[in-house]
Amino acid sequence: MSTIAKRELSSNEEESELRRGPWTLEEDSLLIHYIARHGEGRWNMLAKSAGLKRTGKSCRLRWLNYLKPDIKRGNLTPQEQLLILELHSKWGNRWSKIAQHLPGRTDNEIKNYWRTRVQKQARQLNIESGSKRFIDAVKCFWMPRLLQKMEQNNSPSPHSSMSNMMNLGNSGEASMSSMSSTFNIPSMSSPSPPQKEFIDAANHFSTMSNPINPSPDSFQFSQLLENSEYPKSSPNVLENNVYSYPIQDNCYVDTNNYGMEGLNMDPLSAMETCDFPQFDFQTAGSEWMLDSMGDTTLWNMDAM
DNA sequence: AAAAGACTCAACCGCGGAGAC
DNA sequence: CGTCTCCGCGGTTGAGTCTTT
Repeated sequence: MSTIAKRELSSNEEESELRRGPWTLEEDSLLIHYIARHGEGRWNMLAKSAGLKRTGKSCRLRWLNYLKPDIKRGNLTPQEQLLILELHSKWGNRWSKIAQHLPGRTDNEIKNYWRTRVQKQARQLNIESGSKRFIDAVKCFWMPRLLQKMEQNNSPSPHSSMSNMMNLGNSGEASMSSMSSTFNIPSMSSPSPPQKEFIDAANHFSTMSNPINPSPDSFQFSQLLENSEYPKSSPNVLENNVYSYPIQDNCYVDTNNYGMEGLNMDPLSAMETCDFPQFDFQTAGSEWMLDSMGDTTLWNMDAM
């Protein structure tokens, strides 16, 4: 153990017996009320002052990953998944940096998503998740499939959670501009508008998915910004990160399944739209995808 | 119905950087 | 300069839950 770790451990042990493990409702309430009155930061002092028998680290983590009012819950949308794939290809495992571009999502959540979903796909395909082949696979199959899913979600449905999140206002006649996309937003906080990187990435892969003959109806995310009535106001942060924080059930579950499990890629469209020659699956062996891949798998032999 | 295995995700750990002294 | 403390990040763990057999 490092000297720093020893120092921190010993200083912590001296103070009191520190609680570990899952947080209780009382602890959550203490933390929420304290931050509502005094703001966040100075975590060690905060932990003491709030009367929590927790380390400052633990308080910070609990707040940032769970209690903070603008935390978004529910499955990642195809748009968010797309953005994660794009940003990860740029920055690698820089989770906090990636999270900065997904409002309401935490680095922990994105990290978990990557480990449990993306790396699982890589394992099933017998590809190294950081390898060029995997990146190619993501770009050729996964991203177009997500885009397709996004387009499918375009058709307005009163039961779609997508229709609950972001009202675009002018639902015009163009296929994509009629899209009614949404963001899961906790009722006590104001949402953030779509990020520019998100729109750039989506536009980029929208074009990429049909590079030869881009459709005039291709989905342009810039429309979202231009047409959106999405609130531009800030969340209910008063000042110095002090929050106006009504205590209430912090539960907002997206009933739609936006996980990859729910996606249903059309192999033909994938083949048509992929810049395929650079992608050599042969090296993985002929049985690499013959295992019984259930619904949780994005790709199959048909898609090849 | 029960056991085993797989999966999810909140929480913890170790490390390094920044700033104060 | 060196030391100390705090903070934030990425990696890892493990309890709880879900699915399969």
